[in-house]
Amino acid sequence: MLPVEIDWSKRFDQEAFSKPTLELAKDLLGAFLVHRSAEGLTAGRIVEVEAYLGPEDKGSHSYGGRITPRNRAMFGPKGHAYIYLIYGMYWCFNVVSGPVGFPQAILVRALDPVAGIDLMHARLGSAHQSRHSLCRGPGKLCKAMNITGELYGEPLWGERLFLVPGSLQPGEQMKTSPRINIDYAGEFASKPWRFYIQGHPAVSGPARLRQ
DNA sequence: GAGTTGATCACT
DNA sequence: GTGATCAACTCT
Repeated sequence: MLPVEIDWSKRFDQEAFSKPTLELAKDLLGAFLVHRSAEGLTAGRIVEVEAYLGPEDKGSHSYGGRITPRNRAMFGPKGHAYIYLIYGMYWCFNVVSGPVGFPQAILVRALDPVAGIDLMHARLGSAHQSRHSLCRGPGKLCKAMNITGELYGEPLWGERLFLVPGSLQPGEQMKTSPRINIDYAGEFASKPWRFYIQGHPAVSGPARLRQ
């Protein structure tokens, strides 16, 4: 059913998160995010991410270099989970990047579900969601994967939450665009720091932002 | 275009 | 400490 096999033995170790953030973001495209929860295992192939580049970036929660209870994970070591609640309802999952004290992160915006699909359906509460819509959008993928604040700061090379390398398949192409929903970020709103697999049915946003 | 609520910030 | 404003979203 899947176009690729996941080699579970080759997960990202902490060293694999050492690249510059924009490079790491491209590495994450095509990789697999896996969560082993008490209810069961869910996993998805990453098809859309956004990079947030630290104190200079007006779109970033670390803008201005302020450390708060919410964003402190961004200032910590690379390869940990930065998870926050948005609009009082939705969790969003990020991979912390950059050295300690350089608060950068990569928001995972969409996955192509590859394991635990029945569990995802159950968590979303509707039997009528198509597979590609289950993890389309940062809030939905956290709900489908049961990623919450409970995993805040979790290292991403452990047993609960981890990443497995994966690359683009023949015929797939990476595209960039401005990031979504950061209109307040001034000149940074137009930086091309969103990366996605062109035309993939699990990518979020309006049609023009998926092609 | 509206809903919905924790986090943040500008004030005491 | 208190109240006002905001928000890296989702569904209609």
